Amino acid sequence: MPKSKEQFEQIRNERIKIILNSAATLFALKGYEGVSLDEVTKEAKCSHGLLYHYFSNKEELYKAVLEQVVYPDVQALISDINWDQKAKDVMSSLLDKVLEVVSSSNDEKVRNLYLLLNIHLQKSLAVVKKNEKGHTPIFSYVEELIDRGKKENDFKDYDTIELTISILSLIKGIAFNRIHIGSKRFIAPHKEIIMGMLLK
Amino acid sequence: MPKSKEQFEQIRNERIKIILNSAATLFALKGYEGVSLDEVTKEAKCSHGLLYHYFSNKEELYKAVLEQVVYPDVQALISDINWDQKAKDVMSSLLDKVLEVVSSSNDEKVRNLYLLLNIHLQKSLAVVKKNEKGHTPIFSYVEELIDRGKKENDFKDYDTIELTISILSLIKGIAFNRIHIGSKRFIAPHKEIIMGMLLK
Amino acid sequence: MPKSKEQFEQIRNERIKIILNSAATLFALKGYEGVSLDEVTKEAKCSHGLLYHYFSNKEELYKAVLEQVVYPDVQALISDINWDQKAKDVMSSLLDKVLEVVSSSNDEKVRNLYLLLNIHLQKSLAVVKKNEKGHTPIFSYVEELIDRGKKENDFKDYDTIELTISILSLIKGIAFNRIHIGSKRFIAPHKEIIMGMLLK
Amino acid sequence: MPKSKEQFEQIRNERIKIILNSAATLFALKGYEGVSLDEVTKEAKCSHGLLYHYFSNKEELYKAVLEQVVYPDVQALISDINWDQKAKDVMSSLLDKVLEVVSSSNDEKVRNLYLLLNIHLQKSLAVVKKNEKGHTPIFSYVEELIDRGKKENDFKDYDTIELTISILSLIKGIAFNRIHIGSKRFIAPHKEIIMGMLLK
DNA sequence: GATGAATGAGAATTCATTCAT
DNA sequence: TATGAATGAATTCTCATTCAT
Repeated sequence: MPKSKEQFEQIRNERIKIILNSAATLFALKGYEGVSLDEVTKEAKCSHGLLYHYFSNKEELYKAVLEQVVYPDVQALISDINWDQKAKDVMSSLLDKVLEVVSSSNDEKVRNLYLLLNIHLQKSLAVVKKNEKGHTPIFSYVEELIDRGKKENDFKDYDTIELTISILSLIKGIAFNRIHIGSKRFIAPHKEIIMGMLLK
Repeated sequence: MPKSKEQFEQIRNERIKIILNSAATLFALKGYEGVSLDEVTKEAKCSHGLLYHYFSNKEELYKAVLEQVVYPDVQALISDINWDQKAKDVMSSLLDKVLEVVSSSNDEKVRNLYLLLNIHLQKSLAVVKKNEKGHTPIFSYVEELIDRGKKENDFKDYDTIELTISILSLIKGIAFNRIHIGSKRFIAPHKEIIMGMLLK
Repeated sequence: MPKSKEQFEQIRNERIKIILNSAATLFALKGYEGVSLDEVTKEAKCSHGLLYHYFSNKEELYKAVLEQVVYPDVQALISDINWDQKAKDVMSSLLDKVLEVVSSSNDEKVRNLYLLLNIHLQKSLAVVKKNEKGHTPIFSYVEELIDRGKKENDFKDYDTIELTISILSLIKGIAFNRIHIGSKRFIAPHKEIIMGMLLK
Repeated sequence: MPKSKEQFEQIRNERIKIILNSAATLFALKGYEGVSLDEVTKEAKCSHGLLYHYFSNKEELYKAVLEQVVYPDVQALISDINWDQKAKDVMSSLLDKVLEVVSSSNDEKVRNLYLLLNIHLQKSLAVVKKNEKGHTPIFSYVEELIDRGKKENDFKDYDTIELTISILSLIKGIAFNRIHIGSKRFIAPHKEIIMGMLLK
């Protein structure tokens, strides 16, 4: 009995998911250059041929990881935050979410968060820069937020980019440590430490 | 009559310095895996053979960069801070130094600072972990400092490791951005942003 | 639809055989150090990549030659000798076989015989020693045989190891000469020359 | 006070001796291809430059080892044997000498004996063949001796080359084992084992 | 006579990518 | 869709050899 179109589609999607997931984990752990596609196929238990069937090369695979795995996941993090509160409350909710992620045992989410913030790193930078206009969503989001917080007179009056880079570097560092230390021994910083950088 | 020992020593040391410097810059810019030794030799204008005459392999080169270039340079940064002040003042002086470095046009110093804080990254992690006992000097230094600051009732009462990781992640992020943006367009965060994380 | 497992297995096995065979010949002729993998790939008409697809490095290739080519072949030599005769007759049959091999134009068999007896040579020594317990089968086989021949009062009453080393050195030397002289001009010694060393 | 010509000459000769000796040991232990000139300089505690000052390349060094170290030493072994006895007695004396060497703790002499008999091996073969006419002295010596022994009706009546190769292979094998086993645990075969191959 | 820095060709090894089925 | 064999260029590493002093 031949499989139906839907069944094929489903198989296909699941395979792609597994590959993307394996790749995401390895990229987060070892960096773009540090990962060989052979490792990816081993982790995903698929052949080289299949990997290249779905992704035309290593760069495309990396971009697919960002677009299909990382961005949606982080988008979800942001999406149910009520943007219409005061900026400091939005930021507070955002940090709640982020800290919840790094404190949880959900390695995938931490990895995605890290990959998002890591975009600017090394080769990844070049890979991404080629087809991105302006900043990653998260960057603009935080930038805008901080801008508003300053106008609302809650945040310190420093240069916005300065503050954005600081906040994001900090979160990236936290995620990085969480990835390399593991959920068991890791202690996430308190929200107040981070908010302390912003609040007057 | 052979060259004198001193002559050899001098030639040797100069060449090693050039190689280490070239390697340091490239490692900071592109990461351990992203750098090929061919690039290093081109940058240092030497042959592969010479590189291997002085460093037995890529890992050893990386370690030598840390030990002979990075650590001493960062040590110098710390060394003339008066440790006998209150912790918050020591921290303040430390941040002054660090921010002075990243605000200056001295790319080497920024690079060294970044490499120091980057040790835990990816392959570097394994390379370094093999022969380090405990933490890098800078880690313990900051840890101890924060501990004292807490006892002196100036710093917030959070977990010390938590605070240390936060501070160092932040500085690393700043150095990272400085490296990739360049001194012209880069704006360093104000010291108060960082101190704000610590101070009550 | 992928190739069937059997198809892959067959392709794989054939290629591996060709590579091992090429390697075996070269190792016998020029020694472990004297052979470059480039020569092996040329002889086997395959790429470097493929060689490394099947063997993780030069050492592994050498070990595979011994385990997959040399040992089975020499085992076959021994296997149909009737062990239940008197030791001197077993030895006689063994020498018949060996001398038949070196007198034949079958270069592969001579080569395998030589490689077996050559194990202790140079780098090969280290390579092999790592994962062998005790002696190569052939050594124990001959040792035991000589021991028995002494008990049966047919062989001279010297130290067994002494006699074993002598016999094996001699056969190795013969195989060595046969390899380097070629079957046309080579004259194998008579069995009696060798038996003369043992018989009372 | 400047050194006299003789003093210079002496220094020179001693240095050359040390280098040749180091090289000889390494060649015997690891084969021509397995030895790097860097190892030789380390063993001889001299610089690359000096090695090349005395020997124009690796091949020349190898040949010099044979000509200046190996041949004279083995020649000495032979020289005080009274050639005017019956062949079997000459052979007996020769074997006495040889077995004395391999049974002694004099590693250098064993090494030289082995190198002599090893000439035909691998690359060494090519190196030596280039400028040798006919066989190495020892080969012709033994050949002639066996021929005579046959005429004197003491030795078996097999092909002379056959017997010569057998005898020399055997001695080489013994020397080889002695080198790799060391003098402590090594047991040399009795002369009778070897004579047994020849005597009627 | 002596040193060791320096070179460059070549050997070992890795890895992205292609291809026949 | 799926496999893994196969390739070749790039990368790491080794080593005989040269050279300035």
